[in-house]
Amino acid sequence: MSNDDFFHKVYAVARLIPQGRVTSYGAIARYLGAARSARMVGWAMNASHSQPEFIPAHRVVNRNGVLSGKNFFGGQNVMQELLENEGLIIEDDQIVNFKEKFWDPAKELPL
DNA sequence: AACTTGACGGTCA
DNA sequence: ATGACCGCCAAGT
Repeated sequence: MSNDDFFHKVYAVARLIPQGRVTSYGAIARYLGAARSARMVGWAMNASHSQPEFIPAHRVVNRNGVLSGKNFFGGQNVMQELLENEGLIIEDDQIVNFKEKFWDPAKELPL
């Protein structure tokens, strides 16, 4: 799998995350076969800014439901506001009821 | 070329 | 439950 393919797939999955739901970097990495580590998914998100299409990167958090990448959204509370606009509740940079809001591509997506 | 740094995650003490 | 450690791999220095 080439590097560009990996990026493309990460973006494709990210765009499939339903509004008001979230997933984790590791979940996406697993869905893609775990060929690449979760760090690479985060790295892809970092590059999602310069992507022509909009990537809902704010719906991707770490496995604890923490907004680990909020500093990459310009302001420090932009990511939180985006999520709250979708009906999610953030408390202390962490998603409340994360377990229920979690959306696992490997589980929710067709093969 | 070598070393450090992460939008991470699983394991173990 | 908390924290240290380690594997991961591209980028930056």
